[in-house]
Amino acid sequence: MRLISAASGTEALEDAATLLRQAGLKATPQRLAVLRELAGDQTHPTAQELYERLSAAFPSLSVATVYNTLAALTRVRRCRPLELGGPLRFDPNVEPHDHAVCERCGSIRDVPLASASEGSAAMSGEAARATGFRVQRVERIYRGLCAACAEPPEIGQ
Amino acid sequence: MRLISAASGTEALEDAATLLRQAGLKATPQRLAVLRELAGDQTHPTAQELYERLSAAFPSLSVATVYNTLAALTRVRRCRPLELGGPLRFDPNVEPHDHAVCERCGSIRDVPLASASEGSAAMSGEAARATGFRVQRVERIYRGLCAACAEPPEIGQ
DNA sequence: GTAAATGCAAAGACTTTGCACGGTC
DNA sequence: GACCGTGCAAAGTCTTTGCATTTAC
Repeated sequence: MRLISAASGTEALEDAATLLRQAGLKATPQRLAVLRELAGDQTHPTAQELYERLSAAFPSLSVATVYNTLAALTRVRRCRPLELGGPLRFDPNVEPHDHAVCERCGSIRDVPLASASEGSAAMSGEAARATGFRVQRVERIYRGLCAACAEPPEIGQ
Repeated sequence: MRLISAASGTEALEDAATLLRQAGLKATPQRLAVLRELAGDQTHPTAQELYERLSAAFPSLSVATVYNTLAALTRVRRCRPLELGGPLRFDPNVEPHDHAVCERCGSIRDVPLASASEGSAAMSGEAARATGFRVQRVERIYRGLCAACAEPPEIGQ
């Protein structure tokens, strides 16, 4: 099991700079900031959210740069865009996993794959044969209520 | 098995009008047109696409009305919005099923559920227990290449 | 020094909103 | 006739683009 995205602190920043350079990207302060802000973030922030969080520390930072940076990080597999409706969100976890989206509060949680069979799940043999579709990956979105929103389990109905 | 969305012709239009009224919606020509255009459409069109297709027959039709109509149809379960990235798409098939999205051409195909177990698939017991998430439904998106785009199987690498 | 990245502002795509008019029931 | 729906245009959100300036290497 790798712990890359859980790293933090000065050492992680050094790593980040190195990682960017190894990927052929220049290690600019803006990129390091976005990378640092995104790494370990469990909330799957939007570009706008990242921009707002970083504006304080980088008054000159522009939204365009955040978008550019996220696109670059996506290209080199340091994050992954999530299209769940509404604005694009970014997930620092690039390992295969699914997502649970709360219908009420909109929060998004990573959901580990349950088993090898689920992880590799292509569409049913029949469907694949009928359509000729070549599946490269499956995206699973669980829609429902998060623990907090499902809360009142005894009172009221 | 129901064949509602496959119906077409004059009789279907009568049905459509009745369906709208039964749902508490007024059967306006615009709504009937959108409903007719969407029913049986396998391409999961966007609001813009429907608008363009219908503009010829309804020069006075406005985009806002298409959006309004699709929202109304969604409310009464006559279609279902798909958020797969990019503009919202609409699926006249409201029965549970999955989608295959071609990475190259963007085409979207309905994919029948493979089995009862897959259809009801909640997240793994462990994950559910750990997160307390209450799954209401699962959305599966197969990403890959459609038959046409996967085509050249022998020539060129 | 060179190529790449930034910041700004403008444009673009998509969707929603407000309001006067018109059509359905 | 009452009310819902339509059409228009404007506004709003999200994202991309072009270009001059700055920065990393």
